[in-house]
Order: sequence, then structure tokens, then C-alpha cells
Amino acid sequence: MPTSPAPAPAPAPVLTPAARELIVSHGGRITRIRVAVVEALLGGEQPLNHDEIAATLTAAGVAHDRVTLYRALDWLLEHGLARRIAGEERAGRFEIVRAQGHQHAHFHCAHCGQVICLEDLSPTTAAALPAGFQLERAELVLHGACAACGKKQP
Amino acid sequence: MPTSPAPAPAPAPVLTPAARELIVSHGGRITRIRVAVVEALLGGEQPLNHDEIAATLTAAGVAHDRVTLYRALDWLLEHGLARRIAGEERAGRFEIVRAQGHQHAHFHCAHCGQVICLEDLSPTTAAALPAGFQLERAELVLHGACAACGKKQP
DNA sequence: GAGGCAAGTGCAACAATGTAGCGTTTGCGC
DNA sequence: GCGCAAACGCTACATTGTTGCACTTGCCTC
Repeated sequence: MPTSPAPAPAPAPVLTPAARELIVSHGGRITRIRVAVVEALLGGEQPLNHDEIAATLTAAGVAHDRVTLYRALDWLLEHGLARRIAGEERAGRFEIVRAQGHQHAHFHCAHCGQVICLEDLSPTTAAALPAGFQLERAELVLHGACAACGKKQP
Repeated sequence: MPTSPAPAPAPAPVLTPAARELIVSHGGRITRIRVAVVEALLGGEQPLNHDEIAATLTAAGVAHDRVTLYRALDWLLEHGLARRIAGEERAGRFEIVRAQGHQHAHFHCAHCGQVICLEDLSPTTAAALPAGFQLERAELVLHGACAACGKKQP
């Protein structure tokens, strides 16, 4: 991540109680870590990897353990609050499920490593599955250069 | 590795020189490991992960080092001979590129862990990319239950 | 508000997967 | 056969994720 010289870039780390509500509505306890993780994911426009989430928590002054973070994310996945995106990179990325059942594709920029949600593009898969196969979920990841990187390296 | 009392040289692990030709045609040296890896990938119907490739080599009596295997696979990727499939699992899977430019989807069975090529299903992506984005490659992975597992656990 | 208890957290250790450095071996052009 | 770069094998290390266990805390009940 490039250092941002601006002194006050992120003053409001999502003020709504959305995070708490999400957790409670899924029968979970309200804890520091859980709330902070959900807020980080809600606040980040794009899917975040484990490291980025950890950095966000640290920036927000929320002390945390690596393992606890994994367990918080596990809980979110288990309760359908978050989704994991596999992609090319070694570490998985996580995003908040904003609408149950809605699926969208992701774009992975090979140059800057950014992963971007393509809300308009939904994996079309309907046909072509061999007989007997049951589809639960489809994941479509596009690879290439994002607009910014495409300009720099044509 | 189990000692093989049988004097006969195993049940023929791909006899064609296809592997050698593939390697030579890409300007590579013919080496034990490289040939064995390509043959393993050619012989395996489905994409194999690192562990499975290693097991295949061992079964074929080809001694090898973990690192060397990684490097052989790197070489194949670098020269477009093989493709890496990310998927859900921790370890990546590899498959031989049978036709340059041809792309197909993969099905990952959540129960048995198998990954199956869906030759008929090609990731349709054309439209919907934001302006300025350059697409290099699309990866479509479906998740669910394969025919065998679907029957066992309906 | 105090007490109790299961869920959540933190720490240490470990497993799996992948990389880097470096000395030795080997394929292949001459 | 000879020389040399490419490939190999070994050790060590980095990253990502998991397990076990003791301690802490959120939340329910009284």
C-alpha cells in the first residue's frame, strides 16, 4: 500500500450500527473484533484479504490476534455474512454479502493486485453441467489490467 | 515407496513421446522430472495438485524434490504449457494446456474435493467490463456436488 | 448489580504450501 | 569427450492457515 501523505484521510470508519445489527440478527455475540471486522469489510469498497483487514483493525486501534481474526472470519462465512474469493493470490479475500443469493464476478488486476467487484457481471452457468451434478455456487474471476494499470503499461 | 518385486516395468505410464515433444518445442531441456510431470498431467484426466503430481512421480519411480517439482511447474506455466487453477482449496491445481487460447470452466466437488474440467462451458465475459479495463483471462469455477457425491448425500 | 457459564479471545505451537540461496549434477552443443 | 548453462537437490525460511488450551468477556438469570 502506498503511503498517503494526507493527514486525515479516513475520519469516519462507518458510524452506523449496521455491523452490530448484522451480527445480532445472525445470533452472534457483539464483540470488539467481530464488529471491527464487519465494519472493515463494510467500509472497504473492494474485497479485503486477511492482512488488509488486520491493518484496518490496527488503524482503528482495535488490538487483535491473528488467530482471532481467522475465527471471526470463519464465523462470518459460516453464517453467510461474508463470502470468500479464491482468486490467483495465495491469501484469500473476503467480502460482505450485501444481498443474499446475489452473485457477482470479480476482476483481479495482475499489476496492482487489486480485486474489484463487477456487480453487473453475474456468472452465467445454467446449462452445460453434466447429468447428476448439483450446482451450489459459481465463481467467476477475470484477470487482466485495471484502468489505471492499463494506462501505465499498455 | 513400496519395493516392487515384479520384474516387469509397470503398466506403461503413457508411452508416446508427446511429453518430450511438448518440452522441446518450447525450447526446454529434456529432463527426468520435466518429462514425468508433463506425462503425469497428460495422463491425469483432471487437474492435479502438487501433491498428486508428486505421488504420480513417486509411483512411476521418479525420485524428485519438492522444490524441483515447483520449479518444473513454474517452467510449464511460464511457457504456456500448463495452466494453474486457483479454486477453493489451499493448494493450486495444474492442467496441461491442450489447445492454445481455448478456455473452459472447472467444477469443484465440495464433498470429494475432485476438480473436473467442463470443456463445454467457456466463461462468457465479453461485455460488462468497466471502461479501460483489459481482460487477459477468465476463470470460472463452479462449486457443488458431483454426480457420485450428489447421490450419496442428497 | 452480582454470579455463572458458554462463547470468544490470546498465546504458543504446528501444518501446509510455496520461495530463496547455493553447491552439485546433467543435458546438449561443440 | 569437454565445457557451460540449465536443471536439480538440499537446507532454510516466509506466508497462510489450524489446533489446543487457558484466560476473559458478553449476556442471561436472579
